[in-house]
Amino acid sequence: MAQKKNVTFDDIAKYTNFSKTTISRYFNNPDSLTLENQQIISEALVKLNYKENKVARILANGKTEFVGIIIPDLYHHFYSEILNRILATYETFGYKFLVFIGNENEETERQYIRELLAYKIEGMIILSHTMPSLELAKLPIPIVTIEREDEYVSSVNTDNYMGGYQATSLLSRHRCDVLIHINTPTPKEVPAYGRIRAFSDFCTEHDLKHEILIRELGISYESAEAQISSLFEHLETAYAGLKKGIFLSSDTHANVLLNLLVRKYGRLPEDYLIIGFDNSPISREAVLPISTMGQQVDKLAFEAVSLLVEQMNEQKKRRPAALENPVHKVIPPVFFRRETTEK
Amino acid sequence: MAQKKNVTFDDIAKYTNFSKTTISRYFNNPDSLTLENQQIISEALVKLNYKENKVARILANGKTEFVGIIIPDLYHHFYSEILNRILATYETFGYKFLVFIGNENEETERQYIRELLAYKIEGMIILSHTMPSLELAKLPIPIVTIEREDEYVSSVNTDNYMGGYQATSLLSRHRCDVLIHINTPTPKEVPAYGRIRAFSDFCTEHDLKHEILIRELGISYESAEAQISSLFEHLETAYAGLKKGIFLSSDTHANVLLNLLVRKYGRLPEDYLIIGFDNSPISREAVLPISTMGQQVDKLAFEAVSLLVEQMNEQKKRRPAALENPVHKVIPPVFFRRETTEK
DNA sequence: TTGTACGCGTTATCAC
DNA sequence: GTGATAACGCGTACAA
Repeated sequence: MAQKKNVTFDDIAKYTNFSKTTISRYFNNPDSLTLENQQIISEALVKLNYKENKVARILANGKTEFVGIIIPDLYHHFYSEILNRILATYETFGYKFLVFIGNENEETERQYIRELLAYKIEGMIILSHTMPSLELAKLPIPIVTIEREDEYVSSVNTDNYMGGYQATSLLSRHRCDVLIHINTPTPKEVPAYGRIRAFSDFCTEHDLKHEILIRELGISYESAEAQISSLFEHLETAYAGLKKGIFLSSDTHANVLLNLLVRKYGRLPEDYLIIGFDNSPISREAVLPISTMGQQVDKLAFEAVSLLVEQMNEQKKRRPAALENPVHKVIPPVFFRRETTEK
Repeated sequence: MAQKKNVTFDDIAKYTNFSKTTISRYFNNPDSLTLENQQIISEALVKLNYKENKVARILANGKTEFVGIIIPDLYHHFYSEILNRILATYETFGYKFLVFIGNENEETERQYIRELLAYKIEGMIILSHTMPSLELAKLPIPIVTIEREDEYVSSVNTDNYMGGYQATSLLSRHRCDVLIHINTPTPKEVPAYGRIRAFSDFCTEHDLKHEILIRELGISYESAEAQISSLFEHLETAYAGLKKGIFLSSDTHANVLLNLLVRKYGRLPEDYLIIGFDNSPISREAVLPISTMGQQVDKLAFEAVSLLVEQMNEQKKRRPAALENPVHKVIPPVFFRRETTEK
């Protein structure tokens, strides 16, 4: 490759006896040429086998149509699905995505951002939790975050509070004697904290017997199993004979509990109801399909890109609206009734 | 943003009374400047708050450090993990990745490739199965594929044959009375077909009673469950009383079968041994940890990028080696012995 | 409707 | 060790 130099507007211009400008217009404003001249150029393009060079175009007009993404990892299904959906918006908006895996190190992520800015990205979507939104807000391009601390930047989040409230309410309607919430330590600024608040609020408001169990559940199945196993023993002894409604922070953790139960009893006992969160694949693949409060990942992703595109367009105007206040969009969760709540 | 124009080499040159050239050299060949002049420029950079512009650099020297990726989806854990690992090689090689989700449509993927080439990517990694390798081979940049048809392009694949052979061999050593392989229709050109060939070869060579069950298992849990459920009934009747060693095409499918068994019997019966493929999370999260032939996804990804980098470097030389023959790297699988083969 | 001339920000090629 | 100048390929006033 790269042996022969690439065909440029100049070559086409010489070949067709037009000027570079006319060739450029053929691409950007074809109606300003006569139909026959469009024909001539069109034929010359195939004849010479012209390939566009967007790098030159960017340098000339500044529009890269690049969006940067920093995402913590792709092991959690939530992240990989949301990335999938974000990338798929190419069909709608035409933006290309430069993706970095955040690695929990602030200085490294700053480096990623510098690199992204050097490539003249027009906006960024951040899912990584590493950098405070206050710092992100100072960047010279629009930022949209998804499901992370977002005080100073625009964001799209699931309505975690509503999700937690509905899940708890549903367990309560099933006349459980005690309601349990199992979660991993969660900072108050993170949207997912709403699940804990909602559980607590609902139980307090309705004067229900309940317990909130916060443990460091780790990221591996094994560490979660170790922790939840001990919580399970606690439940078995403390609430023996009572009907237990258990709302867990994720489907992964709900599945761990379900497995412990099925291994012990060969089935899910009558006195256990389980609700997970996320509607991730494991909730359907589990030994019994797990009822779950699903995040609408497709909408989260689409709204995030959509919001970002709006703000990027604003930047392209003559006099961009000054640092407008952050916009926070909220997407309602959707409940999936499955076998772990049907008794 | 973009209110104030960006600081350029020109600005720095004027400020420091050097020429643009010297500023450029400061970045690309600092040793050619005196230490004190490096100091002066260095200070000017922070003073003026210079931000590099890689787009201009690309236009001038042609090196984008971009690699294109076309991947079928991120719902299958294999793909999301491999993408994760590929993106993570940024730390090693410095290449940035432009990612497209292939959507099974040849013309659309061709469009993606045109777009990628317009951005002057230096190479591509293809996981999507849509375009024949013959066509890929004609592109003007190096290509590396992963786990797909690869006759005419370089590739990195798992040693599927070895994986299938070892899995079958292991089941045979457990003295199963009959060996079963369950798979979805797989074209012979795809590396994963080696699993079927290996199963068949091993059974034939060792004169073992066996059956290969190929069904369209679909992509949803529900469709797989429907198919495997009927296969399960077949196994229960056709091989009642016999010890069955079952090797499935993926952990997802192995999990479906395991669930059917546990739901029916409350546990995994003695006369069933199960081995999956991939070592995906479900193999650990299942109600019983599933024995599986794991792909070394980290190595697949690293070797793919590594191979691509080699070939891209070759292209940058004065006289690039002509269309060298495709290189096919093979990564051995690793067996994970878990509870579904331990009786 | 079409053309001229210059700008975008960096690197490469010579000189000195 | 440093500088002047010409690329790189396209967009865009401004003119015609």
